Amino acid sequence: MGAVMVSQQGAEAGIATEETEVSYGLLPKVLGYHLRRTQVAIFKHFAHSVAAAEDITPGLFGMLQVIAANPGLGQSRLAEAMEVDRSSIVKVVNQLTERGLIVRVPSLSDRRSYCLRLTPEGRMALRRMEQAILRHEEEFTKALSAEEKTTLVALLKRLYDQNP
Amino acid sequence: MGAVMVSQQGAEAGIATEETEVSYGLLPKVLGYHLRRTQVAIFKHFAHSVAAAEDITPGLFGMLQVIAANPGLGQSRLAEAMEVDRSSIVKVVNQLTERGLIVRVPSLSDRRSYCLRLTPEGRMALRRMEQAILRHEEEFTKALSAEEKTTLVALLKRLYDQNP
DNA sequence: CAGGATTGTTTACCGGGTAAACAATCATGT
DNA sequence: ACATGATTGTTTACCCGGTAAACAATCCTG
Repeated sequence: MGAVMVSQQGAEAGIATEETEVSYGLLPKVLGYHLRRTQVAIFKHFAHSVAAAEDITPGLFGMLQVIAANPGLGQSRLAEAMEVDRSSIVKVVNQLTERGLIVRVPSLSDRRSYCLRLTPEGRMALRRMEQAILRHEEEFTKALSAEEKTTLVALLKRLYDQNP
Repeated sequence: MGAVMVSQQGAEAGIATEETEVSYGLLPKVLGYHLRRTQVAIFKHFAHSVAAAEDITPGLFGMLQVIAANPGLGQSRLAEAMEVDRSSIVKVVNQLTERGLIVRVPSLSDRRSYCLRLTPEGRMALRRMEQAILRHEEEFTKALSAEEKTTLVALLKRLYDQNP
């Protein structure tokens, strides 16, 4: 058993082409590798649980969340809060307004800028999304104890806080 | 101090538009949020330290790593090891061959498929990249003790192992 | 006022990923 | 022996999220 050769003379053009597991080299020693895999996994889980029901993405939810927490926020402020280019915000705000979740209120004190706010439907939708997302995370992290979750978050936070 | 209003009548079209910090709502309670921020941070750090010197991306390095660890691997096998579509592999393998790091050796036992292997230059380049990446990770995680790094990796691994 | 900064927007672009089709080749059942 | 079906690499067209550069309108400040 193990290392079952697939070609006749056992050497394809060298060594590999087995039926056995593929090796990942030093990848398992690389933190970035585990971060990426975790993020891919949580994204898929999100798509299967949250997105199927609420038609939202992690990014859009984030935007909604900070708009909700900062009523009247301007797009440039939102952009820097999200650490993204101003031009990226435009599409997002368009999507969200087209779906009736937020609204662009012209600023009274600055005729260049808009104040973003949730619509009543936006508030309702956001509440539903929050429930769905909390359930999704609960499910995704069900292998971890409460303490483990908090230490995980704490470790991550220390990493990105110390690397601005 | 604090909550310095920027507009004359203190109410833009509601409440916000302060000079104060923007709130992130429940985002800090969401694991996915911290994961994403960490990954953005490590990616930037990678770009500034590794990519500047070696002209590589995390994705390309991963490919090189598993090709090196599985000499003679076929593209389809590589695709499933990387959990990515076969068609995505083509561009990557093209880039890597154009740069002289790997080579497509026609399989002897299956005229449809190629066996991927590193060139001598590929091996040298990979060794340099490994050094650069290990330094980069060392630097990025310098705020964590050795134990904390291993528990972090262990927690992440448990998450994506339990969520296939 | 003039000059410079800021705001939202458009356009063009890039990177990485998918989905669908395709020709060449293999594998298998009858 | 041969038809059928699966597999391999590839191309093409697409989508998504993001950047960079330019732009008109507006603000701010000397």
